[in-house]
Amino acid sequence: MKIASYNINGIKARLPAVTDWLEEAAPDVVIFQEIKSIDENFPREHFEDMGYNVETHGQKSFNGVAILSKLPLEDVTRGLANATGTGRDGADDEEARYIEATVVGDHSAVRICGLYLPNGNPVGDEKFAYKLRWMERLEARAKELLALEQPFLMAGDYNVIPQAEDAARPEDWRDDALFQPESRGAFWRLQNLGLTEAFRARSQAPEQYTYWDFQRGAWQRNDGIRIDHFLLSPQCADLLEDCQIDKDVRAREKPSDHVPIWVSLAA
DNA sequence: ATGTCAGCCGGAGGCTGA
Repeated sequence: MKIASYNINGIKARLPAVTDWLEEAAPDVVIFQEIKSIDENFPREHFEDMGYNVETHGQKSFNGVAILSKLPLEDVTRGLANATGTGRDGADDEEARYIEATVVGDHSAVRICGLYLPNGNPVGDEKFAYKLRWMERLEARAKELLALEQPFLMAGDYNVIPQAEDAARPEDWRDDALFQPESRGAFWRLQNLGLTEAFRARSQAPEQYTYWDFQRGAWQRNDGIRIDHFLLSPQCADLLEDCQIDKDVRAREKPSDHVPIWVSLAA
């Protein structure tokens, strides 16, 4: 089972690019971030015609996530439960950043958690505190799912640069929310629960990025960062076959600032 | 190099977010 994640930065502007990539990469499942669309305006039928079941969690103008799957999607939930478990409709969950669904493969069912983590800039602002609270809520959800001892993965745009080697110019990110010790620490805490970061489990290669800013010729200078990640539960990590970044997509016409990343599971 | 892009409102281009 091939599962991809792609921050598309607006479905309206990206439909041709996304369609071309989807036809080539042919993932069984793909999670999108930043669809920047309400559910009613998402081109559901376009993707259904390509053989995908479509579940969206959108909002006007910003954010928005979706799961597309060639296999049936079960038990779809939208939003992230807060750390105290009192509900999914709190003030910290107003933005459309999280969706879950179960995909049943030939051998194993996998719970897919698609996420678009808050950017958090500027540091010191309420936005940074919101990012850290969001990561606490994600950790709480990870603990709930781990207790079930089933295959699951949490994937998407984490807006976290895990280590200095995950940035071409780490010194440029020293004061940025994506590279703060608190942001990175929260990301390590997820892994310390027992989640496996799929890309680094497969490769220690340097200069492996998933995002290049539109500004300052970042792509042309390969001034990128690795911020799109797959975290796998132990039962899911046992199924991991491969994890790769579709870097070439960034060089095409009208690209997103992110590129797809995907895992292949024996599921 | 303040050198980009997308979406919104509103009917141009300024604002927001990234």
